[in-house]
Amino acid sequence: MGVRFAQEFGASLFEIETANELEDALKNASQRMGFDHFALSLEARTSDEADTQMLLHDYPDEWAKVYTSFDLAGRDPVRRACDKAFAGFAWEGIGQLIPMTRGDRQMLAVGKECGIGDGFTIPRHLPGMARGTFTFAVAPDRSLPHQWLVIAEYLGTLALTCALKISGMARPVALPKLSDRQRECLLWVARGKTAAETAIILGISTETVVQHLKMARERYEVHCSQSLILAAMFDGLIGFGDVFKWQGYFRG
Amino acid sequence: MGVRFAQEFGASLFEIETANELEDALKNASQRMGFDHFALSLEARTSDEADTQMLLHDYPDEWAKVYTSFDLAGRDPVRRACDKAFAGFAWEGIGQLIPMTRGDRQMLAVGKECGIGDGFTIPRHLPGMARGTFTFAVAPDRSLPHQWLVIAEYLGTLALTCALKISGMARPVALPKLSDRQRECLLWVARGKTAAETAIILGISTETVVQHLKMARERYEVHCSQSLILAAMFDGLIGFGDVFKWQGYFRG
DNA sequence: ATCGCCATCCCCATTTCTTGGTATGGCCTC
DNA sequence: GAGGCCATACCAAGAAATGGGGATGGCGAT
Repeated sequence: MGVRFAQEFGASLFEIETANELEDALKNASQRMGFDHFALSLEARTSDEADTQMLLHDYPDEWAKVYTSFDLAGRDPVRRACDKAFAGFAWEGIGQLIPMTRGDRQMLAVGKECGIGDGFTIPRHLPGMARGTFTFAVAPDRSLPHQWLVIAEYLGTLALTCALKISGMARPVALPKLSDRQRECLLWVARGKTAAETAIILGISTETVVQHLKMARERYEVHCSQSLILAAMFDGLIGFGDVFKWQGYFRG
Repeated sequence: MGVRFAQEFGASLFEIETANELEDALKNASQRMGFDHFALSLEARTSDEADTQMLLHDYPDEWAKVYTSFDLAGRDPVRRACDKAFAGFAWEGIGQLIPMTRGDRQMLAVGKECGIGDGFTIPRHLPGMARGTFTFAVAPDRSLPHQWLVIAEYLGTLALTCALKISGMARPVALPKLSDRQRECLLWVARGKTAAETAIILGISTETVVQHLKMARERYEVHCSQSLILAAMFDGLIGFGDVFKWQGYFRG
């Protein structure tokens, strides 16, 4: 049920360019899927002056007021569960992800009093770059539309992707600035190897490795390897996956 | 199309208890969805010293051999793109996520020669805990079954959840914790400052800065500042926003 | 066929990092 | 008050990185 809807809505998300447009689209979509509310939260670490935060939702004012004024975010069990799950989860089953304290249950109860019943939250992380959640919720007297959760998982992810793009993270892709060999040397340095070790690994002279790194630093106009690594990582030229656990790893 | 299939298959995943069972189920499911191959890769940081890795796939032997013997993991553009996307992505459009070098394109070409055409990879991260990817792939002469990608996104995520459960590493690892001062010093080093410069900025002795960094390296059990920076960034202790906003680094 | 880029190799001087120590005083907890 | 952690400061030796010179050959494009 609803794959066509997901595809159409997903395609429409690619056209969206402002937070307001996104908010309207999400409100519309969540209700068409049988949810009463949605909430999108995104914290992105950008190159701009400050980290970008985006919060779009159509929760009842009362709940939003309570949540912010009592600073509930810090003890929200839903937020805690977000660090434990790859997939979206229903709040009902949150106890399987994290231990629930009395305060946690109380908090969900307060939500119910404010018009938020059960919810389905999709957590997404990009290490070092962004963290976001998308929640679909229903009123206290209703239950989650289980037949839509598959679609919800997909659309929540796309909505976060869209939000990330809007918040300025998705720059037009920069042209590759390093040669393959330069990148290779950089990678080994990022993995903690010295130039001498890298030289042995690549079967070339230490001086050559040093030279490649020298050129790479010039390209990026930085004067130390730390900045080079971070700049290359920021540009997507290398990634955490390349650096950690490269041994025996596999595409997939 | 296929929401019922997704729900049924998803439910069956919860019964699975061994990697072999999971592999069989995934092979079956991926083919029923019109894919030729699948690959699941999961890495988790556990509390014990040995991080757990899981790799399930039905790629052609030739590709697996080439991939491991030539250590292609370090230059795989697919893996790099995984650090940039919340949602699953088709390899065809990978250039929109990261800059593609000549070597990158060549690598995809080699894949084709080994029987791997286009693919759809779903990246998932749990900061400080686990990272995984799920890939659906088709043979070179075929194209991705686009009507199934919504379902694929869902099932890939569930498969990773299942893999995480199987490998018994759902428990979190205690992240190495740095003191405030240690983190502060690390941050300035990540920003490209030397220990001496950092000392001036913080108004303390160079030796003290060196000492803080020394302790921080010990906590993370790494022996160089590059690894320290990357590890701290992977854990979310520092982020790109922390680093770049201070040096006015701007690109794109 | 000249130009630009790439990969490879070499030298040197200087700075910086890494690693091994030691030491003081403050703060908090058991 | 003893033990732990933290922040501070210092010394010394050796390894490594950085920045400045060079040089060769290959490869592709104009």
